Amino acid sequence: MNIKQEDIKHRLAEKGLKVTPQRIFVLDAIQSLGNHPTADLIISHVQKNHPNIASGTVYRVLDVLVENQLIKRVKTERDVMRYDGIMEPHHHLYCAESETIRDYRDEELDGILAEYFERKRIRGFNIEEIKLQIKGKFQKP
Amino acid sequence: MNIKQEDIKHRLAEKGLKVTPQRIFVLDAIQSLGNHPTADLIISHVQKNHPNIASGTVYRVLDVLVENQLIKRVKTERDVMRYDGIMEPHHHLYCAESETIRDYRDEELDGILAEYFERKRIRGFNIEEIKLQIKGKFQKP
DNA sequence: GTGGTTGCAAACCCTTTGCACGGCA
DNA sequence: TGCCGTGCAAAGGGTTTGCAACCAC
Repeated sequence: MNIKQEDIKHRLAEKGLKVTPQRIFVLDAIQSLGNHPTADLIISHVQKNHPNIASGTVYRVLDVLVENQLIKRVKTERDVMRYDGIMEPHHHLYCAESETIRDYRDEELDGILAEYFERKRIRGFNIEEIKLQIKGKFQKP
Repeated sequence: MNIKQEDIKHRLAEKGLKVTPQRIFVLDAIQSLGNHPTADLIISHVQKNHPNIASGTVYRVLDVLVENQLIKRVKTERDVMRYDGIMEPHHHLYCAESETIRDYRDEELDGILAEYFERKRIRGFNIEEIKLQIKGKFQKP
């Protein structure tokens, strides 16, 4: 019926994970909330419609999802843990003042980086992922 | 007498900070420890020679030093806070397996990035610092 | 002198965990 | 039936904080 939920179920099953309501609701919350929500936000959002889901469970679900690469953990310098539902490689703009994270994507940049690291290998280190953290300030409107 | 300590005192004074023994010892510890020490490590190192310095004080000193840009905070996905005494721009190799951070510096890379962001400005965002987090694995020897 | 710093210890808060129960294979 | 997943509540552990004493300037 609900296309979004069917998709989530599919993604869980694909990883060989048991499809439980709790996992569905957490993944759904991360997608709905967007913008790198904290565990706290996710918990409130989930509990709004399902008050009987324990916060400990949400934390455990988040761990499972990260381990299975369905979401990512994001941490900034002065912040609690946040979660990111977007698995395609992308970079982050981070504004310390407002504690905000915004995504930044640009294929040209990724190309430039790939070319650079193709050329300059780092001895003794196998690169798996390259992320830019661009610190700065969002201009006030 | 001690050149290193004189230098530290100078750097504190330069920022208009009061030069207290606690601040000197903490800065000294970060430099001696290198390798992005945790607060815990810094506390032990400081307390080894000065057992009467409270851990709460170390945390407060670390905050002051970060605010005044004498050190940086570093956080990884699954880790406690770490501190970095190197203020020149540099990037980080991060190995999740061993929870290790190693510095990576290359002027050519910085040049490439500067050129790219010179060309592509990000609307509504003023860039202050660009950091690469290169995730991967250190090869076993 | 005096306002910023420190020591101490308690509080905080996010996160993890032990345990018994529940549900799906 | 067996086992993973969950709810609950308590513990954990890194970090922060209130307050009185202290000290750098």
